[in-house]
Amino acid sequence: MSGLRAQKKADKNRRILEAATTLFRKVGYDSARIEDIAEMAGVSVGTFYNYFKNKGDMLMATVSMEVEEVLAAGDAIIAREHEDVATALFELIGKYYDHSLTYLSKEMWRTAMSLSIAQPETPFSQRYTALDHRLSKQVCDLFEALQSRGVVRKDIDCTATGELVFNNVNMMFIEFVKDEDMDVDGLKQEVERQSQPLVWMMSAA
Amino acid sequence: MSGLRAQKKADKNRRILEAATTLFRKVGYDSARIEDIAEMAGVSVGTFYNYFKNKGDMLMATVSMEVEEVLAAGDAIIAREHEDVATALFELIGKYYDHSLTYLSKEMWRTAMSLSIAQPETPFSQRYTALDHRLSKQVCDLFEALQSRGVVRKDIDCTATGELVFNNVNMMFIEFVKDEDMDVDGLKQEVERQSQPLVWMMSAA
DNA sequence: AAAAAATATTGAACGCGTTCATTTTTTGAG
DNA sequence: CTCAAAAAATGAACGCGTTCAATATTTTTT
Repeated sequence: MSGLRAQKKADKNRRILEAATTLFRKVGYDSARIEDIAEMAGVSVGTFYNYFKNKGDMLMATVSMEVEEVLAAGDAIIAREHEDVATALFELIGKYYDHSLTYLSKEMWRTAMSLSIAQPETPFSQRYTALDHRLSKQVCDLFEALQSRGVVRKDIDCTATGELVFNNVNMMFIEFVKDEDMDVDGLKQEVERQSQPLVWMMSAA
Repeated sequence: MSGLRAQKKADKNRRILEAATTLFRKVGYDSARIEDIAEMAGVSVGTFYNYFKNKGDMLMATVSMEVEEVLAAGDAIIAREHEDVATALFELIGKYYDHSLTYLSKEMWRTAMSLSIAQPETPFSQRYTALDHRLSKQVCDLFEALQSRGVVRKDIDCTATGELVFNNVNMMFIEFVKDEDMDVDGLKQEVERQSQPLVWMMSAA
């Protein structure tokens, strides 16, 4: 039985992750102490650190799952045909926002963003940034798809415009998670208002 | 001599602030320990906390100074006449970026941003957010000034467009401070490229 | 000027994330 | 089965931001 060690390891990994996400959601990221997570997972504090580099690493697993799912959903949206730019873009953005609180709370998002800014050289930050870039690219891809179907004007720089729009989407998402009183609908409304002039201008005549 | 206490207080305030900014610049924000700051200022750790709510509070004084100055410079730019949208906008944005590292290092910016996201309910975050909004408003103001002078098309929503552009400016600034290798010129180039299509479209015929 | 009240200073102690020397468990060779 | 080497688990200890009860200083009262 040489797989004993590997099996135990996988089991503990799962138990720790489970305990962490449970506690993060129940008492919040900050109040969930490593000691508590370790205890709930039935291991010692030291063992926790054998399995995860640090507390923030636990978040990245969740962030990653969240963004991967939304990227897949986004690809499906891009593949479909769309009447106009507004419909297509706001469906994509709406999907991003609607999905955002599935696995993560606002507090967890804040922590993840905060960490990715504070320590840019860590693997955490680099993974976070890479996900951001893939989302940004997806908006560019949408514009390009629309352009090739004649929905977007031919003389538009889809990359420049896509990045501009996504950076606004992202910045507004930061405002959203900073404000416990703001709901997803309010967020969508704001972003639609801000993007409207650009969308109108880039639409084919 | 009833002003003795007040004078001592002002003196200590100054000494602590001086020690903190000196150390932040010399060894970085994270490595500057409260104990060191207190020692350099000739007070105890406890006294430090009598004068400042926490370590982050020391940063806000600097961030505030930085942004206030750049806002004033921005107003001066808006007051002047401009040939076209691109010149005006990129002069304003250029000013923001050029000024940004005068008092703060990239690391200090990262810490400030990180704090403002992580703990949105604190005075720190609220002051930071308020400064951001004033900057955003300034870009809107520039567009409105240009519009009233016939440089920007009459049918443009200056608020929506200004917010969109500023959020891109801000998000790119985050990327800038996250990347120690990126210089101000590179940052400006990127933002100009991203903003170009929008600027072109909003320009009066 | 002495006592009382108000205010400021202090540093030891606390909380929590993280590390690391030590101990325990698992593995595979003889 | 035995045992030495490898891998994993452990929890006490550390670093640093922050707090707070005790102490010291300044101001006000009488």
